[in-house]
Amino acid sequence: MNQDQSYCYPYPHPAVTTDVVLFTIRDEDLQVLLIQRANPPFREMWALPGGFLDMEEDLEACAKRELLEETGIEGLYLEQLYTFSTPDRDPRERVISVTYFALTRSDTLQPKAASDAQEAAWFSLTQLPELAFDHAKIIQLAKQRLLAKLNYSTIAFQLLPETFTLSQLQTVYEILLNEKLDKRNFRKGMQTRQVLRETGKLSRTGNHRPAKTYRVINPTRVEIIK
Amino acid sequence: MNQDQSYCYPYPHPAVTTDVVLFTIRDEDLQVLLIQRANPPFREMWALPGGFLDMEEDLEACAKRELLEETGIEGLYLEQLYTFSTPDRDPRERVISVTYFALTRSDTLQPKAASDAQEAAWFSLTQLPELAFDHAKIIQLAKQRLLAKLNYSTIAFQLLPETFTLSQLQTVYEILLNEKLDKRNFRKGMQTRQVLRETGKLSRTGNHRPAKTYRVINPTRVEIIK
DNA sequence: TTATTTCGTGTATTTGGTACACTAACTAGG
DNA sequence: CCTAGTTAGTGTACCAAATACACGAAATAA
Repeated sequence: MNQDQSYCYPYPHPAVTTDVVLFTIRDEDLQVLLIQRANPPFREMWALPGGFLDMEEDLEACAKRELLEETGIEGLYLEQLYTFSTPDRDPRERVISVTYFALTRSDTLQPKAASDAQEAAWFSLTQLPELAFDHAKIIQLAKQRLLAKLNYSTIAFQLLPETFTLSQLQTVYEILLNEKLDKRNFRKGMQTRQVLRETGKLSRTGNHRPAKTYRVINPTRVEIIK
Repeated sequence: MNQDQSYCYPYPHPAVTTDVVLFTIRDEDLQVLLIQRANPPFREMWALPGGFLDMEEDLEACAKRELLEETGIEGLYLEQLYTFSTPDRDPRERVISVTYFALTRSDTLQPKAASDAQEAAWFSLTQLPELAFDHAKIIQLAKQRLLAKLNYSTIAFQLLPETFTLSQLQTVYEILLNEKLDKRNFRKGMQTRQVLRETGKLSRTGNHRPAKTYRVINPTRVEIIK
């Protein structure tokens, strides 16, 4: 077969990539980070950030590295989502994609294009452009997983800064669930879960009563509640 | 590099395998199917059934094929679990393992060794032998996932024959949860879920009152309840 | 007919979720 | 400094779901 290439195996091997669905909340909307492809296939089309696995790194490291390379973003919540393997999902060769979903607070980051991304930008989930490969399907699955975890984990806190008000937190839930929630019930529910601690400081914004601010008791871990 | 091998790529590619954690309930115990490896590495050691991905099949087809080849088992519930990628998890070369977990009723099958398995056998989760690769970790994760799904899906029904009594069903739950359940509450809960239908037939075994038998309303799908 | 075994059922209590409206605290503007 | 405007913060009544708990019914075997 192809004897002038460099890495040879007795049996055929697929290529392995990671793709990352990074969510944030911006402009009162759930948004996802996309990059515009600088190279074929699907050149100039929008796609999830991601890339080929290096031989020395594991998949999670690969996902983090690609996010950093293509967008400059790091230090976020990352969780393996699903592995996609339809034989013809990449026109170049057989590619297995191990997908991750990630969350970040919207305030800290400014995506910037780099490496093989021409451009990186946030898109509202309701206004996605046409996407390369099977990436539209991957985003749908990621959203489904995020929503499924909302009510029995502390995952939503990953979308907020370190300290926040209960109203901000409620807004996050309302955006994700796409429905209004009752203020008293929401607050009572949060009390029951015992995952928040008052900071003692107040948030003074606008011409109205200031709000107490809170932080998550265990900020590093996304806990499964109940 | 290695020019006398057949499949060559401009960049290094990992090998991709599937491994399957197949659970059943036998002897009042949660058991897992293992095969004894016929070839190195870890020759003669027990391991999960699985093997390398073919280029024309997707991962789920691979998992099914390997189960069939190595154990003769088919037609069961199968769900993707997690993808393992520690760089040195296989001493031969870089191997990515996409793992699945599967459930089957204990009555229909007799595992038999075949292809590169010397032998296939059921092991109680509490008495596992030393396992090849990182397979012990994979089994632990599969069990965790199974337990997490117990209370909000119909997954447990996959461990019973087509028709069964409520006592049999309760026993399955008790084995999985490792605790006694209250009979009346268990039955009331099943009624609320509306996933069972009476067959109209009775199960007559032993010197005692016969039990009504039931079947799942939607036998093909594992439904998420609530 | 009696002993033994498993099957099948109801009620009272607790707990978690939902529906619902007003006062408190601040700012801006007159 | 008073008023209007805005968001923060709180309690109670009701309903649904989960829990604790005990005994008669239906079969077989001796």
